[in-house]
Amino acid sequence: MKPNLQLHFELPIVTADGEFLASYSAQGLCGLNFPKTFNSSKATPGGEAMPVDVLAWHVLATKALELALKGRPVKNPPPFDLSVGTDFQRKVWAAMLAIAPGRTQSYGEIAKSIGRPKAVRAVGGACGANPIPVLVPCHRVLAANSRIGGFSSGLPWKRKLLAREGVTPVEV
DNA sequence: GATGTCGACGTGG
DNA sequence: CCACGTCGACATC
Repeated sequence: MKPNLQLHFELPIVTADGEFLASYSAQGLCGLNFPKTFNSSKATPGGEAMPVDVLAWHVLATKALELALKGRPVKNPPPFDLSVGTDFQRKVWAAMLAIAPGRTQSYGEIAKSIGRPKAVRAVGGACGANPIPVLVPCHRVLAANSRIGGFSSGLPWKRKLLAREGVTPVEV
């Protein structure tokens, strides 16, 4: 039998920028993948036990993502499931969520704001480990002095997202 | 002022 | 053990 519902679903979100893949757990949205970095056959086949909650979250996530891609503030985001990840990482992500659209912060400032001023490099690692890019604005984190720095999911995305928020980082 | 090197922090391979 | 989406300090020209 199945003692527990495997509460994990993956649904595509089609946007003007391509097809994203959203992952949901029992707690909410727990992952987001950029277009073409995943196998579309991975999406959860329809039917079966798709909880209503997930569908509702998906609607919210879709709207949230569309707003975020336009560089506008997100109004009604779905709940995020950030239970994955360590305390340190969650602090970093929380700090990033506090960055307003059109604003940026450096890895150093994030590090300072979570009480680990010297753990700058670790912050970089946490950013890279961010399961929900775009919605958790890891792209608004730049290197010191507004340099663009790096981006695991692809530098072009970082530039594009920032450009739509009216931010022009200094190229390295 | 312009460079170059080094140590510090957390996580994962 | 090493490498990273880094920073700031210091040393040396």
